[in-house]
Amino acid sequence: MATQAAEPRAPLSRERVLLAAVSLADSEGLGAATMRRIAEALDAEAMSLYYYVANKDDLFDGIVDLLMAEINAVVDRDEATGRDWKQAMRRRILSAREILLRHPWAPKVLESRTTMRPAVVIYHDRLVGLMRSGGFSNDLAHHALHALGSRALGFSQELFDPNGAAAGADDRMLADLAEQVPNLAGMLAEVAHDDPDSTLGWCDDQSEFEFSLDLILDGLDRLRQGAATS
Amino acid sequence: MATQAAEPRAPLSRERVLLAAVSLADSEGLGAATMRRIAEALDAEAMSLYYYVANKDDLFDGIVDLLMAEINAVVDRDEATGRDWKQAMRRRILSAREILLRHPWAPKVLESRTTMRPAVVIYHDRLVGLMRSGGFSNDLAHHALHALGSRALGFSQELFDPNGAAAGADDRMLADLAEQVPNLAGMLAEVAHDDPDSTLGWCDDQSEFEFSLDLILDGLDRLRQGAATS
DNA sequence: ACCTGAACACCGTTCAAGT
DNA sequence: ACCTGAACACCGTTCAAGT
Repeated sequence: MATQAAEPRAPLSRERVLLAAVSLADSEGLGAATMRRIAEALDAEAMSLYYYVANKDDLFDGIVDLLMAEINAVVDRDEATGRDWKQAMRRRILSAREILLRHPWAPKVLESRTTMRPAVVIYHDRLVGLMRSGGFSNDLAHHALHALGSRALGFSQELFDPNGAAAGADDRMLADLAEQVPNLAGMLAEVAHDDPDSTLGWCDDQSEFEFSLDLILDGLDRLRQGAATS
Repeated sequence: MATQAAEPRAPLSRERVLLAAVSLADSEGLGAATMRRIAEALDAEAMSLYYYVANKDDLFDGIVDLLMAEINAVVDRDEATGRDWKQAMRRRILSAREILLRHPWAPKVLESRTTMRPAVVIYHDRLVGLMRSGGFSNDLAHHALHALGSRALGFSQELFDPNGAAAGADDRMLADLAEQVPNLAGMLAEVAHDDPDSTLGWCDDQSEFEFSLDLILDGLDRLRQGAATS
């Protein structure tokens, strides 16, 4: 009775550390995923994490691996079909996007990686395989990866957010702005951007994402056909 | 002789603070632009900066304003011409890119802004104006902004860097990777990506950027014509 | 092998105080 | 009006020490 049995706690592991970080980022944003907060969620001390991750960069690498494993699993399942390259590519990219939409921090983390994550390489390798089987030259497949950029993984950085533009602006400011940017003001008035739930935090609605993706895929298809003809 | 005249120092100002921050980011990277380091460069204390910027976010806002003012100045000069929308748009975007290439930190800072910077809005307004004068409907111009995304400002986030892939990898690792990603390995072997100076730090070479930009502009042009016909 | 306490060098930021 | 010293709450990370 003098020695009280300590609460037994599940032992740490690299996976538990990574999952705790993901969980924190999901619920409170990427900024909440600090070593100290992650450790706290695991009922441990910050220094303990360093037994499982080399440093913060390694932690984010691990998170990317987790994310990409999920995406690649979907792609592999799709692999069976893959006759029409354009439809298959579209399907894969939109599947990847669905997963990203559940993790708003994903684009920022993916972009922050300077090292080459094997799972990311594998994802793109499968895209190239799909294009090659669809009649792409290696050269065009290479151009295609560049043209898609981050869109290949299901997101695109938007610098312009008509939905968020009005946030915190009163009528006077909006009127002033309309004078200074008549083209945009007219455009937005006509387009009536009434799709309020853009889940990635940018004005990057599903339909706009698909419009842009199709524009690129169609352009690539034309180039592919042109090369085959000539 | 007892009281030694203190070295007179140029008084601070918001502009001097912003310029010092830009200078630090240019030379030592964005991470070097801390309040303490900026103040040090100005021969002042970190707390003095708060007289000219509300906080770090406000500082980055100011930097974006500086950058965009430079870009908009170029665009305004171009405004005189602007007959063929496609050529004018291409020229503007590549001009913006030239300026961004001198500031490797610019994409990250631009993406980090959540608030709407007027100068960024104005830049896009002029793009819309150009498209409208070129026969775009408001709806297509709106799609176009989404399709271009960050490319409208002259950069695109690349998640895939064939040049950097080999960094820190020995032959054994590369051989293993080639087995796991045969499509990519074959593609890269054929394309022979021997353009070593990608200035933005991604595999985002000028020619690849232009290829993607033209792919999108051509696609938009076709849609514009299609709409005009129907 | 696994975890931690104490400590270090950094952050951004506040606030009362100096000139 | 302009600038600063001292202090606070937070980082990531190291290292020697505990079990």
